[in-house]
Amino acid sequence: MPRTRKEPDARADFRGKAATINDIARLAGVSKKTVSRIINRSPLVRGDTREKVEALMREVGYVPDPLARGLAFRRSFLIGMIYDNPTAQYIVDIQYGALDALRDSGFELVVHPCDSRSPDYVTGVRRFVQQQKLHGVMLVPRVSEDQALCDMLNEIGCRYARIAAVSLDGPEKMVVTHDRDGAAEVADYLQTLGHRDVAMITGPAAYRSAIERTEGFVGALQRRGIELPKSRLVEAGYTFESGVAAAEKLLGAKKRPTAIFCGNDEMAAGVYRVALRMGIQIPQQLSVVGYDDSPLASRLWPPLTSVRRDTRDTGRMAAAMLLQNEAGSRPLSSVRPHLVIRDSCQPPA
Amino acid sequence: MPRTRKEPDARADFRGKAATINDIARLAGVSKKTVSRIINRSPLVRGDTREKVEALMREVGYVPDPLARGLAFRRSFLIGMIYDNPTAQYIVDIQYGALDALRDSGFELVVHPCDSRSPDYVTGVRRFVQQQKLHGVMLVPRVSEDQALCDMLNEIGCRYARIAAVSLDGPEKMVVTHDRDGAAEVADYLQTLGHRDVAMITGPAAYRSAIERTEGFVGALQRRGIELPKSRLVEAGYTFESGVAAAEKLLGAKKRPTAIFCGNDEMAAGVYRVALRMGIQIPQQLSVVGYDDSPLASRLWPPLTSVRRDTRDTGRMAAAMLLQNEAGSRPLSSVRPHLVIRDSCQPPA
DNA sequence: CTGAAAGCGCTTACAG
DNA sequence: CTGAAAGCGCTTACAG
Repeated sequence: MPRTRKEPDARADFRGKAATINDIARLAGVSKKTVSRIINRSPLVRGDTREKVEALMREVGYVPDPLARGLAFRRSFLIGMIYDNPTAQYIVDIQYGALDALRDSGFELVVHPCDSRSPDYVTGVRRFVQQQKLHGVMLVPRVSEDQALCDMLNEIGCRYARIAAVSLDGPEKMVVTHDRDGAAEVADYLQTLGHRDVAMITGPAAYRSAIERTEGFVGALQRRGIELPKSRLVEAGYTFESGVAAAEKLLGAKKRPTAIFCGNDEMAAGVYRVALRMGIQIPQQLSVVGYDDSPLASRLWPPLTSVRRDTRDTGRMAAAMLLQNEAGSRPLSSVRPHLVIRDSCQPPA
Repeated sequence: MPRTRKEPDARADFRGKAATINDIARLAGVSKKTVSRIINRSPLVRGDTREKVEALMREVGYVPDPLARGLAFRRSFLIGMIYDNPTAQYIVDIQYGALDALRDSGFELVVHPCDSRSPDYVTGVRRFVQQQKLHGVMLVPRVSEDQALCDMLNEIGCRYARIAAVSLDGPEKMVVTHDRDGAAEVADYLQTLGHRDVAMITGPAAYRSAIERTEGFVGALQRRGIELPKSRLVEAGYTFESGVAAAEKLLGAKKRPTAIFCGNDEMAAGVYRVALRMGIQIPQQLSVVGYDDSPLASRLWPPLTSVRRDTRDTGRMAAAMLLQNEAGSRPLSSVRPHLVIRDSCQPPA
């Protein structure tokens, strides 16, 4: 005859049903409320009681049921990751980082891509958050830059962590990636190599990252005495194809720049394509720098010098932020980009 | 004075608390059990009762609480996606496809990367499945090929959908990608172009996809009267670097092949790198074909001919499979690869 | 076809 | 520091 429900097995996790809070309470000879206090790390438990119960929980491999806990708490143990349309590598790196932070926390990551151009995407996110009673959400660029979305989240009382190029909110809600600094480092590097006639292919002005990278680059050049004329600044769409079009404009000019900084690696690949077609040698006749340090950067020839972002750390910080108890006065989370020098630049001819 | 709990508001979803099954039951003048039957699409409800209640649910925007439902069902409304280490684009495409299938189903997708080389990864997956009481899991290559993992899942009664190059399980548990056919199409194409001395850089023999692609290629060549000597088959690791090493071996030989088929695009990029270094022109002196049709394929120059897999469809089928009620005798889910011809091949010189 | 009671495994609110 | 009662929002098991 099988064991009855009322005779819990110490190895209950492996055969039959898993142990519940009632089993633990009975076995430990305390009330379930006391067990609950221990699960929730309440200080209102005597040291020896706590130890006895914790030992028992370990022994039987007891883990509280997130569904039951969620129902009682009116909040699940799920973290949502909301994103629009970044590159695959970026999404995956943020996910890995977030999962690093969530490991052994009892929280899980639920992914939620959306289309921020759709008029009712904010409503869609709200439904998602409310129906799942999410514990919090990670906001990845570009949705992280949408103030209307954050207003909605504040209104419904959903905590969130925004990943963005620059601080847009309270420090307890931001992971700042300082794109301005990464772009400035590129400017310094190119100036040091001796480039004076440089150009930039920027991302869409609707992206905060594009603005920051552009201003960081232009500003740092200025500080070093180089003024970038309007014609040397071409806006593109962060895609390969748009990078090709922008490169054609810049490299087809009567006098072409000696170096081009691209707002991301995809557009840098577009510059490579056009340079190849036009017989312009990289880096001998043209220096190129990207941003992202994606896998593509080392697949190109010559390997592309690019700004690396520690995307996994970024994801880790955003998730960790959502696990913290309440605000407190934590410092701003931030992650610094840095230039990875490969073979796509040299002093101008 | 705010509304009390006991006076539900028709727009309860927007102000204060959301409506519950009790609210619906009271407003509709039926028991909560009847509402429950409607939620669960039980046929044991009279048509007019059903319509009345459904109209009311729509009106107040009622959605049953997945936490409460999960607790009562002893099973959550979460689908797990378990994967080891494929490329970022592949993971993201599977996720998008899965989310297509889950949209408006009330189910959500929880991601769970793991390291299948770690000795206790199966235990880790079991903990994940049992603690979250997952409704089912999607198994992506290479974990999808691990019979020990599937045995464990069967043992604990967790439904799963395996994505693999070939059928490894009952049809209600498989999404088959027919890599053999994709590879055969490459062989036919190269033979038609006139190539006789061809080579292949294969993925690791520990991957089912690598075996299928190799056998499909070799077999189709044989059927067309071309026998591939052992020396023309080089095993590599599905990475860029391993592709470089394999290409060096093949292209450094006294007599080099006129065409190389690579088990994936990353390794094809490695062939491009070596060809460039050795001054071998693609496609004039060497034809190259990849597998995956990743974004990389069109970033390379000349654009790479490659086998496309409909990864998003694959993810969609796997998730849809998990939502289906019970087995029944469904046909095998399968997705067909096909060759995308670009500019990396031509007849041999 | 419909419903009243008990229960899923936790926490909150209250009492001591 | 500890506990008994009620409740979170659903479903199951039983009855009619």
